[in-house]
Amino acid sequence: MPVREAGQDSATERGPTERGDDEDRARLRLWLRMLKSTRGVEAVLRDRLRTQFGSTLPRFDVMAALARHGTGLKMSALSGVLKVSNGNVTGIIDRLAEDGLVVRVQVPGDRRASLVRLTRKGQEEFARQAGAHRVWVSDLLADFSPEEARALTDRFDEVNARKDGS
Amino acid sequence: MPVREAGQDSATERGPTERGDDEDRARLRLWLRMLKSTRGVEAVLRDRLRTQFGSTLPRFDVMAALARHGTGLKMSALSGVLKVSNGNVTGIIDRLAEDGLVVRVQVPGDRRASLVRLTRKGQEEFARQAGAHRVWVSDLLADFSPEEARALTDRFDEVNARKDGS
DNA sequence: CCGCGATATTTCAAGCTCAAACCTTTTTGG
DNA sequence: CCAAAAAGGTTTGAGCTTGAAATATCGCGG
Repeated sequence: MPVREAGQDSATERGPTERGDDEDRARLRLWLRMLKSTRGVEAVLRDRLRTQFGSTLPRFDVMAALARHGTGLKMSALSGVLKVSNGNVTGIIDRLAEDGLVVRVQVPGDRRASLVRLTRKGQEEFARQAGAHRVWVSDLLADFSPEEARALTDRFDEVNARKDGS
Repeated sequence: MPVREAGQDSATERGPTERGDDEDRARLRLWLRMLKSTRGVEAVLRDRLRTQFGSTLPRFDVMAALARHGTGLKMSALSGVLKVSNGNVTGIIDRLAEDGLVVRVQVPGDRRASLVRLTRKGQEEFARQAGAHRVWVSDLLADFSPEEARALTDRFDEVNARKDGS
C-alpha cells in the first residue's frame, strides 16, 4: 500500500466531478512541491530583507506596488492589487509612514480616501532593495533556464487567467 | 522601454555570477507567477478550512505531519518537518490540545522532551479534513493534467533537492 | 435637503510567524 | 564527579494576517 503525502484513505465522498484518486494525488503532490519551493524561496528572501535591509516581505510588496504605480494608490486599490485584506494594509502603511518611506496624501474631492505614495526616500530605498531582490530571486531559481522560466511563466499565466476570468 | 514587474533599473552591482538582466527578469517573472498561484490556492484552502471545519492551514499542516508519523513527533522534529520556528509550534499545539485533537506524551528517558500525538478524535477529524483537502487541491489545480502534474512535480523535486543537498 | 445605501478606511480580536532570550535537563570533557 | 556545552521547549516582543465590526464620508432618490 503506497503511503505518501498526507496519506489517508477514509471514504471521502466523491465530488460532482467524479475524478480518480490517483489524479487527485498527483495534483496534491504537485501542490506540496510548489508549496515547498515557494516557502523555501520566501524564507531566504525574508531573511535577507531582514538582515540586509531591516525590512520585511510585506513591506517590500507594498513598496513594489507603489513603485509600479507612481501616481499613488488608494488604500483599497493597494489591498486589491496585493490581494490582502484592507485592514492589513493600514498597519503596514502606518509603519512605512513612520519610517518616512511613504506618505498619505488627501484626495481633493473625497475626504474619506487618501492616496498613498512613495516619498523620495522611499523611492531610493526601494530601488536599492529591488535590485538586490531581483538578483536573489534569480539566484534562487537559477536551476530554471531563462527559456524554461519563460515557458513556465506562460503556463502559470494560463492557469491564473482561468481563475481570474472564471 | 519594457517596463514590467517591480521594475527599476538602478545600477545594481552585479554579483559574482555576472548574469544578464533579462535572465534575471525572466526568473523574477516566474517567481511572481508562482507566488500568485500558490497564494491564490492557499487563500481558497484557508477559507474553506475556516468555514467548513473551523480550522486553519497551520493547524491542518501540523495534523498532517502528525498523521504521517503515527508514532508521534517531538516538538523539535515537528518544527523541523514543517520548517517553522519551534516557538511557533508551541502555540499551535497548545490550541490543538485544548480542542482535544492532540496530546503531549512524556518521553520516558528524557524529562525535557515530549512526544506529540494525534488523539483518536484528532485522527478522525484529520481524516475528514484531509479527504476534503485533497479534492479541493485537485480541483484548484485541475488545469494540470495528471501527467503534467507528475512531470512538474519531478521538476520541482530536482530543484528542491539541489537546495537541500547543498 | 434629508435619509439611506454604498464606499473608504480604521479598529479589533484571534491567530500565525519569527528571532532572541530564557529555563530545564541531558550529555560531554576534564 | 562536575562544570560547561548542547539539546528540548517555552516565553516574549514585534509584526503580519484575516474577517468582522465600527466610523466617517459620499452620492443619490425623493
